[in-house]
Amino acid sequence: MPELKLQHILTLAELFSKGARYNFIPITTSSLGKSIHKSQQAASKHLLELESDGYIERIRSGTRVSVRITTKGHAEMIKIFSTLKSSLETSPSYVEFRGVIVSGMGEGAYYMSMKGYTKQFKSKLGYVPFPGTLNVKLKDKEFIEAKRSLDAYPAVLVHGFSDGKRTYGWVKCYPARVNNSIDAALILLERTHHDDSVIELISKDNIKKLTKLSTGSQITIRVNVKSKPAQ
Amino acid sequence: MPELKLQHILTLAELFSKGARYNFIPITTSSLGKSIHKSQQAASKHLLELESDGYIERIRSGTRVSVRITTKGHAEMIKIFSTLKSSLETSPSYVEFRGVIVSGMGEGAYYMSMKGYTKQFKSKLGYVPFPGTLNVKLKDKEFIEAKRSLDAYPAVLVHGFSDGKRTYGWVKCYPARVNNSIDAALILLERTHHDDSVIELISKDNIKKLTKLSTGSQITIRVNVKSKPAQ
DNA sequence: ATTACTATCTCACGAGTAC
DNA sequence: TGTACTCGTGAGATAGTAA
Repeated sequence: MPELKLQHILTLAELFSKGARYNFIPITTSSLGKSIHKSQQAASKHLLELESDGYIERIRSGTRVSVRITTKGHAEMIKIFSTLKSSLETSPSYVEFRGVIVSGMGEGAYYMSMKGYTKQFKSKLGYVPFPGTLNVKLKDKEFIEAKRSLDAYPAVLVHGFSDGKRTYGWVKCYPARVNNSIDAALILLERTHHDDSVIELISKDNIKKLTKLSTGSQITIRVNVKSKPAQ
Repeated sequence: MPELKLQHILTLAELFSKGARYNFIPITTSSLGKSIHKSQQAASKHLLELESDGYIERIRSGTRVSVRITTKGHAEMIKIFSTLKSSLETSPSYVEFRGVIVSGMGEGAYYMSMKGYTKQFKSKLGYVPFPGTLNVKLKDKEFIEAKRSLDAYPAVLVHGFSDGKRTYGWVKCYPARVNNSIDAALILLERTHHDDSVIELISKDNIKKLTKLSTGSQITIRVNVKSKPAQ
C-alpha cells in the first residue's frame, strides 16, 4: 500500500525521467506542469508536497531551483511499480468454461466426420477427432459471454467446403484442456445448431470414456490465450 | 499520457490480481473496497466508472456480479506500467559534479603521499596515486549538497594510522571519471582542511597534464553509485 | 522571467440509506 | 447479504495575482 499519493506518481516519474534520482536537476514548475499535463500551480503544489513528505529534496540557487529524488522517494516508486508488475504478471492467460455434459453425440458428430473436415483436422490439429462431439451446457452468464468473445482470439481455422450438393461452413478450433487432464479442441461453427449456451469439443479420443464422465457431469474447459486479442 | 484516472489504477490492478483479465471473476464491492483500502461505495463507483470508460465489463447473474478486464483496460494498464518502467530505467546511476580547478597541489598532496596511505591505495585502488591532489571548487549549491550526501554511498575505505607522533584520519575513496575520460577517485577525508565546496581527486597519473587543463578550467566528475544508498 | 499564495470549482470519498 | 443512490466534506486543480 503506497503512501505516495496517486496523483504524485506521474510527477515523480517525470523527475526520474529527467535524471533527478542521484543528481539535483534544475526544473521550473511551469515546464514540469506541461510535462504532467497539469497547471504550473499544480506542479508547484506537487513539489511542495513531495518535499514535505520526504520524497524529494529541493535546493534554490537564487532564481534556479533544483530537485533530487530521495531514497524514500525511490523506494516508494519501486513499491508501486512492483505492485503493478505483479498484478499484471500473476494474471493467468486462459479462458475457463464450466458446465455440464448434455449429450454424447449430437448431429455435430456427423458433420465433423466428413472427409472435407477430417483431412484438415489431421493436418492442422495433428489428429482425426474421435467421431462424436462432446457438448457442454454452460449455466452461468459469464461463460456464455466468454464464449461470445472467444472469436476475438486467434484460432486454428478449418475451411468450409462443398460436396457438390451443399456447402459446409468453416470451423474455428481452439486447443483446450478438459478437466486439466485431456487435450481437446473447443470448436466454433459457422453454422451451428446450438444456442450460445452450448459449447462443442472434439478430441483425439473419447473424452467421456477417458474421464469416466457422463451426461450431467460437470466439467471444466480451459482455452489458452497466449497472445493478445486481435483488435 | 494515460486516460485512465489515477485513482482507478489500484482498483484495476486488484482486478488483474484476482485473475479478471480473461475470465469473469465474481466480486463484491465491499471486498474490493477492502482490498483497495477504500469504502464499499468508492469501490462501487470505481467499477461503475471503469465500466463506462470501457476498461472493464460486468455481468450480473441475479445477485452475483462478475467482472472482466477489457483489451482497452489491459492496454491502458500496460501503458502506465511502461511509463513507470521507463522512467525508472532511464535514470542514470551516477552523481555528477561540476566545478573549476583551484590548485595543483595543496597540502592534501603531502598527506596522501605518506606510506600509511599509499600502501592501502595500492592494494585497494590498485595504484599509488600521482603525488598531488586535484582540488575542484564547486560553484553550485546542488553539487555541494551532492558532496555532502555522498557518504551515504558505499566507498573504498582507507584506514587512518599513526606514525607515533600523531594520527592520520581515514580516507573514503569513490572511483570517479574526470571529463568522461580519466579514471580517478574522489576522496573524502576524515580531517579536511577545505570547506564543503571543494572536492579532492587522486589519480594514477597527473590529471592536469593528461587533460591539458589548468587552474581555472572547468571540469566534470562522475561518481558511479550502482547500488542503492545504505539506509 | 520565476514561485506560490488565495479563492473558487470540481470531484473523490464516505456516511447514511433505499432497494 | 448485496449494489448504488444522495448528500456533505474536503482534497486537488485552476485562475488570478503578489513577490
